[in-house]
Amino acid sequence: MTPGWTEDRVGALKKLWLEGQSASQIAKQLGGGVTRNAVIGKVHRLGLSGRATPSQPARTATTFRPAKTRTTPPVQPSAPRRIEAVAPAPRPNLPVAPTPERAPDMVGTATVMTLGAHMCKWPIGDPSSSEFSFCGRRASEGVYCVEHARVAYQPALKKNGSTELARSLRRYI
DNA sequence: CCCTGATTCGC
DNA sequence: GCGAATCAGG
Repeated sequence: MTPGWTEDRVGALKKLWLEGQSASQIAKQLGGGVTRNAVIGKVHRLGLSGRATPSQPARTATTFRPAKTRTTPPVQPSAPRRIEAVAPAPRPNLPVAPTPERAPDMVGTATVMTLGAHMCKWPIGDPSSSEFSFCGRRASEGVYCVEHARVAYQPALKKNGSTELARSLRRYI
């Protein structure tokens, strides 16, 4: 059954829409097999489209941000995600997530913009994150600094190298 | 991938 | 007029 757009349904639609509800939410509330596309289509036909550009940040009201008092800085580097190979490393698919680690130097300072030719290109952090950077220390072995070169250019593992690898890698995770 | 609204177009 | 499919963006 498709009630179509009866007056009260349209009324509810207007109300909810102007209330700041998203199309999908409205569709859900109206029920009756109405999809968000239907809602949006109707909204446009009704001429009440705009209202700002809600999108994601809209969990409820869109126009005004309650300006939540943030007491929690974006710290917590988050769980180290695995890093896809960014630089040519003889040993690919290393489940290594190079994290800042306690380093003497300023590791992870170089960004894609500032990364120079002779700077270590060992990726630091999540490549999809804005926090992403590179080691940046002086590159000696290939494109990596001494330290990271050791990890990148891992000598072929022996039979039971598995444990050994995990061992040597642990400190980089 | 999740979500958002906007547009198109056959019905 | 309707809305699924598609597009464009976060």
